[in-house]
Amino acid sequence: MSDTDISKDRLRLWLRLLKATRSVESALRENLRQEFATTLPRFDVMAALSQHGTGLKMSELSSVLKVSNGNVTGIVERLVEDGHVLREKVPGDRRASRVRLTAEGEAEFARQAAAHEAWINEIFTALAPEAAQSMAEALDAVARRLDNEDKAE
Amino acid sequence: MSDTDISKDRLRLWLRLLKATRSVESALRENLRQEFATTLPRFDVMAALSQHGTGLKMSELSSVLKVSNGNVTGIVERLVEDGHVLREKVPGDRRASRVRLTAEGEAEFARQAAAHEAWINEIFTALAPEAAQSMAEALDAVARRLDNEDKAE
DNA sequence: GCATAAAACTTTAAGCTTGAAAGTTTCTGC
DNA sequence: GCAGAAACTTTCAAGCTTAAAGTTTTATGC
Repeated sequence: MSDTDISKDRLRLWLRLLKATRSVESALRENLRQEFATTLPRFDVMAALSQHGTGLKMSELSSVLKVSNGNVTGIVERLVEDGHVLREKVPGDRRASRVRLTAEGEAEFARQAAAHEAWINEIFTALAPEAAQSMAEALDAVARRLDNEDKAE
Repeated sequence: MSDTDISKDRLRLWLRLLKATRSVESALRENLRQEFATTLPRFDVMAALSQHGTGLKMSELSSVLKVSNGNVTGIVERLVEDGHVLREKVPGDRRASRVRLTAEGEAEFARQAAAHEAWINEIFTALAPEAAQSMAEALDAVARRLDNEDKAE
């Protein structure tokens, strides 16, 4: 097989990967909207906070989620309005604020996370364990390559 | 392995899939911005038009790209401003319009597509052909499942 | 023919996303 | 101490995205 053929194959794989991911994301978005009147970005923020019970600074949040600072500002703002999240002052640093789930936010996220896991389980039913295994490794290799590039630059 | 373990595994796989895809997309966005002063949605529209030399109606475009009608309106609008794309009247139907690449748009897209393929080739270098093969099948299974759901609903 | 439905498309409101610029506050070197 | 750099965050402009509502044109039923 020639080099250009391999290149075309990789391109085709990427297009498939993109299509599948977008389909899944789009299904999740719709489910979150219909059943919990929320969005994927909000869910992502709450998931990150749920994994860090003591809260996260805005900068940590944007670093964990790999999105821009300004982006997090807006999403947290809306979550505060909803009462799912609160901002605390960081003692000794008046620049920073720490964000964490409210009790109500935790309860709500628990319900969302359970439903989310069930949706994923349903969508990926067709996936054989071996396929999942080799896929996970391949994906990690790709992600690692890109992460290293970021550091190098 | 218990059912809940399998469910957790699927969830983990999905999170990896999502992370890898976002990393790749983000790299592509940045490259497109830096080297061609364009965006991924614009590139996607031009790619679709490039594959359909005779042009596509707005509705066909949004169907091919799986995005909303209103979305396509805006992107095409900006591509027209850039001179990459033009709208033609469809004879016999005054509601519809057909969109296709200008000569200048074709030339520009050719350059972008070549660079795009090279970026993907670079990013997916680490992927062994067998892994790519089983991954492609798994992804198709997932996408097919979601597409069928859409039809059924 | 004519009312009504359907199709093609645009507009709108709300939210997400980014990079760049700007506002505070804290740290560092001297 | 204090000037300047660095850190933390928000604001801004531009663009992407969706669902819902609105406009115009075409098709359908009777």
